[in-house]
Amino acid sequence: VTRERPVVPAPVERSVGSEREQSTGTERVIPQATVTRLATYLRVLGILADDGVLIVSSEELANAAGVGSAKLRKDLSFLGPNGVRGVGYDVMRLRAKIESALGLDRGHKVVLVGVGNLGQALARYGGFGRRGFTMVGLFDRDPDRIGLDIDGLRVEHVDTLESGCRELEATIGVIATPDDAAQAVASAFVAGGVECILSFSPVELDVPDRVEVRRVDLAVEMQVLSFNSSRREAAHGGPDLPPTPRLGRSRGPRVSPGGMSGAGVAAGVVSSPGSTSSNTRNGSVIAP
Amino acid sequence: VTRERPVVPAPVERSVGSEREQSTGTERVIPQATVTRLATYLRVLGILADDGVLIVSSEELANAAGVGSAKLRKDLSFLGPNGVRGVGYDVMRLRAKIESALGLDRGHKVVLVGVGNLGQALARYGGFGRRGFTMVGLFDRDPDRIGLDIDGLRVEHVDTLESGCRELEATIGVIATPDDAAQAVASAFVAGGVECILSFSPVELDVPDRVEVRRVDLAVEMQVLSFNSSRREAAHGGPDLPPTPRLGRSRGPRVSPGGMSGAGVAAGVVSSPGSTSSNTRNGSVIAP
DNA sequence: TTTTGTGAACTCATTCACAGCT
DNA sequence: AGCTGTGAATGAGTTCACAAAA
Repeated sequence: VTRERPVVPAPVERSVGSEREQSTGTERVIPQATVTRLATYLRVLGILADDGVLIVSSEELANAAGVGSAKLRKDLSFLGPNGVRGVGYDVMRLRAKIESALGLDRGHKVVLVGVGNLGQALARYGGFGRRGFTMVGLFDRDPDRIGLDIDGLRVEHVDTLESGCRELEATIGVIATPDDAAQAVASAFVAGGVECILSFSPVELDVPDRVEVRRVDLAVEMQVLSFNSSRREAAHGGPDLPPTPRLGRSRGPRVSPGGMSGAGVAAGVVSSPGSTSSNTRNGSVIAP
Repeated sequence: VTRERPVVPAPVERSVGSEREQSTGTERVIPQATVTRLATYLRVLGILADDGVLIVSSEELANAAGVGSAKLRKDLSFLGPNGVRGVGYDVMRLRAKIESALGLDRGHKVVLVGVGNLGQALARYGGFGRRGFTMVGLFDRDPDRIGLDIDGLRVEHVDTLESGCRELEATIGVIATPDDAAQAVASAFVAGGVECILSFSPVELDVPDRVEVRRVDLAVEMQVLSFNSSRREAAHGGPDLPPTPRLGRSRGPRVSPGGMSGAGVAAGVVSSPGSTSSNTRNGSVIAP
């Protein structure tokens, strides 16, 4: 891990195919699974940067993110050439590139509906600002909550949601309401021009095809956990599981020596030691 | 959708292969992706049962859950024979079978650490009880919160976490603390015998391989959303995307004709219309 | 020599289409 | 007639192993 020595040769951006591709920052197609992990890499890179780390190898970065180094390199390769062979990746440059690929440089504006416990937790969550998101509006149905001030934002009535979204130019809507309100809120979002929705309600939302919904369902998470625990237990007296001497996953040196400051934001990586072979990592969250 | 007529012939449980397999309820291997969706089916079945629905076809159930009917049937097939050909699935029976396969019938005991906004939202979340989980312990570091009573549980000091886990026989631990406490809490869980951890902190936890960690990271969710929104936008004026006449994904008839009262459940379907091919469904929730 | 970037092999997951039961 | 269960085909995602670059 190299530190505090300024400049590094930039990777040669010799474009590969036809030249019309440079119009958008994003060149190749980038699989969904990769996108999810890019967000994780970004978080780790942030920590490294805070620590003053300038260069990092795929092995180090991969360990810190909890994935294999080959997978990491493959993931990054979708963004074009990033590193310098024999050296590693420039932390700052890589960070910027991922942010750009993820579209985080366009300052997304977020509107949240439902200011209960969960909603407040989200509203106060500091991680947003640092990640290119700005919370611009809070809404609720309960009269007792209207007018509340949370981190400098006033809670508005949900009846004004549609017009509010339009005026605020929101690009992302978050649903943290009780289940029975979720569909109505989603519809209002759509009517207000929001095309990306993050929902914490388990109900399946009915929206036009152009709108993307990501669902985060706590019960599902717990149930998956439950299943894996059952299976592991069933397997432990089982037939032929290998001696399982596989050493702990922290093979390389632990990354951040001092710091580990900053806020979090991470992905849905998981490791279930499957009954048989290696650990199955499972990207993503909230899905149908 | 058949209602209110009691009995239905039970599917013939003619076991297929060798007979030693009936020891555990779970016969085949069940892919991760399927496990995640089983949890979703379970939720929908619960709603149907509440409505008094007795029999449901794969097509109906699939629409209500937002997946294709073929996928649903394949998923269920991993649990053995469930339905009756020419008829459909017995709602109660199927529900019981999924619960058993997921290990929800063993009454998991959940311990939660970090009683801030998020933690309280989780602690009060009613969904747990109905799903075979019981919240048995709450812990925090902040002296002001120790002794608080939340839904009949007293908040204890986190120093007593390890022994608490052991006494309470917790099987699932939830981390809803600030990031800097996450690793210590995870270690205490492990020391206390907990082998399944659900973490809302983005930090990569260092735990033994036998322990399963699922992480739910808000920022990652938002970033994925951001990416997809960017790409969709980039594609709409794009070079040579095919005429995209591909018909909407709801090929079958819309679900709820008359009934389907009670709670929501809609057929929406998540997914982003990828620039190129089909819709990428992405399992899980608050997930990875 | 070190470390990236990537084709090629492989494993996991989804979709198709139809045989098999009721 | 109708609907489930599943092999076989396709596609997505991961791992391997090595050539190319610094």
